Amino acid sequence: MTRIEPEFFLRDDVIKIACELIGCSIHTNINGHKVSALVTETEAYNGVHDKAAHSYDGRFTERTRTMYRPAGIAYVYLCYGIHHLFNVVVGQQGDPKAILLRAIWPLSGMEVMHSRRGKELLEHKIGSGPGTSSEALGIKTSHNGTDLQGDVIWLEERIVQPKENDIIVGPRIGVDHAEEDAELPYRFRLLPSTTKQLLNGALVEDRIHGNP
DNA sequence: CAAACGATTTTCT
DNA sequence: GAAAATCGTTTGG
Repeated sequence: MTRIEPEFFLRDDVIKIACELIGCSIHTNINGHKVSALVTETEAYNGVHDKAAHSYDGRFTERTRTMYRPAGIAYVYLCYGIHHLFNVVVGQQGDPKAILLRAIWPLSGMEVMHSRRGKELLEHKIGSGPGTSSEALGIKTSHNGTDLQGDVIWLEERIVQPKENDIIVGPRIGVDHAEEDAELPYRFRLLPSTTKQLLNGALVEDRIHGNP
């Protein structure tokens, strides 16, 4: 499979990139544990003009510093004191845009994911939210700033090709405070049934049992 | 320096 | 449906 290059993330249209990431795969190699999963849900955070973004109105703090760094690195922050939320920084350096990974579908490394999550969960429950996705992948705030061209966390090009109608577009979750921007259609997702269809037959078995 | 709070998840009623 | 868990970041005095 082909790794996604920095140019992909360097573009300005964070909304488009968030949509294009659906169907790509995310890979981690952490503490000797290799894991991979399909990206099934993302949210775009559109920089300084987006009231839902940490970087709204140019806010530059110790935490948001990462969003101003070059495209193609990880922005990981702690949410509610418990959850390590993983984002990809996109756009021109200094233009603080990011995409939140909100859900994944496991492809390989099921046992590792199960042990990290503490249970033998069904496939659609392994990474059914941004916090659980990071947990399954082993991503923590210590990975903040990680270059996605390295060998710890990376993304690869689409392994399934969703049709336009396969991707459900709607408002983002948990951003009610963002006034009019709370309703923007910046959330993209595949339903579990659609995901299963796209990953059908032998391919699924291969991936779940660890073949690249 | 104190206090409030959050791009969430799980559990309990 | 309500509430707890839990802590770094942010903001205000």
